[in-house]
Amino acid sequence: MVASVAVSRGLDRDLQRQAGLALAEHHLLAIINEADQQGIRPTDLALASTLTKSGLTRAIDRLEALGLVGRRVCPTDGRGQLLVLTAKGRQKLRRSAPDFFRSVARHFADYLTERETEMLAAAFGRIAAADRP
Amino acid sequence: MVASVAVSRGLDRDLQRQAGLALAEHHLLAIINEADQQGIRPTDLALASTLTKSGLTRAIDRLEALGLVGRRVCPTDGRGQLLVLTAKGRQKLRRSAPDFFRSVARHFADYLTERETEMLAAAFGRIAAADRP
DNA sequence: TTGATTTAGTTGCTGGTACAATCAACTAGT
DNA sequence: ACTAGTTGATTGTACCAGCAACTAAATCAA
Repeated sequence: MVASVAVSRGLDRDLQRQAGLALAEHHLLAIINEADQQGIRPTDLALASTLTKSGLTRAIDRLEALGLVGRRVCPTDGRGQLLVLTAKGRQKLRRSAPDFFRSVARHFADYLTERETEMLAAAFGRIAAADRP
Repeated sequence: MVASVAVSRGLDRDLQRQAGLALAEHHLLAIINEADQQGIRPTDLALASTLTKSGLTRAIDRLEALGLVGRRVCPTDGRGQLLVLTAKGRQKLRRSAPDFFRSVARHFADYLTERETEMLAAAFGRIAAADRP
């Protein structure tokens, strides 16, 4: 707990300073970016991220106000939406990537051997896949 | 990030239901309990926990209001305090332990092999020891 | 078709946390 | 002993997140 909170806070502070984004917000951009070209549904994004649907709504409101994310109506479901990155959002992500990778290295990855990194990825991947409400 | 948030939330919900405490609060009780008999200084507790000094002040206020923690004046430093568990606090911790261990197993430990558990403890211990502001 | 149920997303509210400023007490240098 | 600077803890403020209740759209049954 102590380690994971320390890492989160370290990344959050660096990111806030370097890109003006919270870690959770940057994470949302990254997930949307890796999703299908046509966009991702909010419910799916909530599941893939660390936020609930409620928290996601406000976070997307903020990112939309910043011009980084767009909401499109979903063609196959009138209730739904498709979230996409704007050009500005993609640029923001691309520009912040080098600093972010350095930050991850400094706060986290540099402390791990290659063997540990692999094991951790496997173990935490298992947990993330299983333990969701 | 996703895994660690999922685990924290799982523990938090279980603990809230079973003991009426937040995970961070339970964690504070545990740290105080393991500290020196005479008590622990708030600044040290903040460092050993996941809270800042500011957050700690309010958390201790709550735990004190619940009668689980006591504040003693520090004999060697008039500014300082010594935080101790009350009898009720020790009882609360003892009573909630079995449920809490089950919860940790269910949300976290059961997903790990013994080898992974050891590696993780070593790696995260290293991070927690190093990456503190 | 129509009524009942489920699902997608939003909103009112509350509570917890951090940051920065503040107050009080300790320490050091003259 | 007195002042300057530091450190321990608290408080004002703002923000973010979750829960539960809500609206609207889709799905299902008869």
